[in-house]
Amino acid sequence: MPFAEKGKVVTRFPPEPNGYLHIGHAKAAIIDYEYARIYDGKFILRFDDTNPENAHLEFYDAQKEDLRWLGVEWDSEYHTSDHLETHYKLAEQLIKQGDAYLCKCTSEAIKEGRFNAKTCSCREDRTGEAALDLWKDMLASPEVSGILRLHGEMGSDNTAMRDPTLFRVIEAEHPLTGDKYHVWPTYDFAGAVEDSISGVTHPFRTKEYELRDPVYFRILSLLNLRAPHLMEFSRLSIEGMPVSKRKIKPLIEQGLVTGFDDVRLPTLRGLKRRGIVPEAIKQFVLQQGFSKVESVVDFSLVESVNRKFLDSRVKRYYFVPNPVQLSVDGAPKKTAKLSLHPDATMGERTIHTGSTFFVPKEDAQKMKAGDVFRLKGLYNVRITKTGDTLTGTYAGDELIPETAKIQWTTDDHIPLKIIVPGLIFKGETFNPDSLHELQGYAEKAVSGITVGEIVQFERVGFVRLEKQKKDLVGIFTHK
RNA sequence: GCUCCUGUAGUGUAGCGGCCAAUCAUGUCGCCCUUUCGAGGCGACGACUCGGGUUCGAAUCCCGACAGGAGCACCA
Repeated sequence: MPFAEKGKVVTRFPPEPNGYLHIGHAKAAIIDYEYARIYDGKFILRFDDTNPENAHLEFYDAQKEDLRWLGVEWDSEYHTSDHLETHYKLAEQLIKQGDAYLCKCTSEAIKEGRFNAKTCSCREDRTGEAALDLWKDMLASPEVSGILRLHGEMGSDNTAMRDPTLFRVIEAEHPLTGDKYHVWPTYDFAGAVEDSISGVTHPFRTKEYELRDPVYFRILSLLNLRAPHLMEFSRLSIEGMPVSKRKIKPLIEQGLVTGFDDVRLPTLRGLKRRGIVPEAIKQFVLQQGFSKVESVVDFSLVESVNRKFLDSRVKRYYFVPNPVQLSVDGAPKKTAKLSLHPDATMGERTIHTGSTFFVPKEDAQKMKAGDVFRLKGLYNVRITKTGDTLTGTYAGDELIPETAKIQWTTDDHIPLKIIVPGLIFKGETFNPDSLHELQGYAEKAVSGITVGEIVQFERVGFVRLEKQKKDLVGIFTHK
């Protein structure tokens, strides 16, 4: 990283407290956090709450909770709204210097002026002393309309430089400052000023702000404030998983998803419910690196990283999807002790078996009379009759190589529903077929699993268990 | 429309003038291992968008085309 000195790097993650964090935020937060760590520096969490219409109290804490879950730790935290008085002072300085003016035009007129690179009369009329008076009126009363604009370059090719707005009046109640303030800085002003005065050396932001870099540096230079080393990276998008509130909100309103923690969503809460562990998100993000290349990643990349974390630390159980009954003639009564993990020592569970079993339909359909298979971890069975139910005979305990080993349950089982999430979007439209269900029987021991735990159902996949109403249900993580 | 950014295997990345007939991961296929269709091991497959230029030498620098993304908010 350029200009980075060990011990002197300061980064920051500046979310707006207007919703739950998603994988895109995670990318930013992890990069900020990791760079601070690599360089032995500091990492600041800053809430960019400069629009009281967007900021909501619940999200300050929700976002912190999500960050902690991710394993991101910050050295200090504050709100941009804490510093409004400072922002006002700096604004006044700009006005006095003649570098900002008060514009009274309508937003349509401003838009048009900007599009056509035409200045408005406010630029001459309401600058210097005249602007200062108006600015003070504005601060004093929300009745006074107008915005503070930077004296930029209306002829610039870069439209962001065509006198960007620095402050505007928003009367809404702010979750932290209430009705104390009604003049709020825009992102351009607040972001630049905060990065500088809070000592940030390396602020990262996503590529869509690139055109605003000159605005950022212009503001700081006019204010004679230190300019940090701004850097940009591309947004992270996952195929079929929208990240924007613009797309998710309608789904919630129409009841197409259960909420921001819907298991099909790439919100941190959705991913958590689905059984994606924070370490996997972190490794996935780091693997992506932070280039400026636009990329649309397939969710399977997340899954494969996650699988490796889960495999070594998750217990194994049997779940029989679409169960078919199997009666075994001459079945010996057994007390099977089955290991909870093939190589780690996680203990075992005990199952008493009689002559009735259940096996997956998918396997049952492939069986013919005379076939021999193994009830995994138990003994062999020779099929004698197929049909709606299976009949077989006990065929010995010895392990026969090359025979199918099939998971099973006895009649002492619990019914379990597993929800299988799919891609919630196909191209630009909602995929109504994005949620499937798998019904089956789980071995009895599953009822004793802690809610929220992730297990592997052998030959089925990884599943996170949760309580919905009174029922235990599984969420399919991945194979 | 104008402006800016980006363009390496199916996907994501490393490389940023010679060490690159291009790294790693994922994927697919094959073999080994394993009482899971998981994990692990080994191997194979597969890419520098195109056209000019600079240079003894270009994936790497320059120009152009094309493609993708972004901005043109009193939202961040």
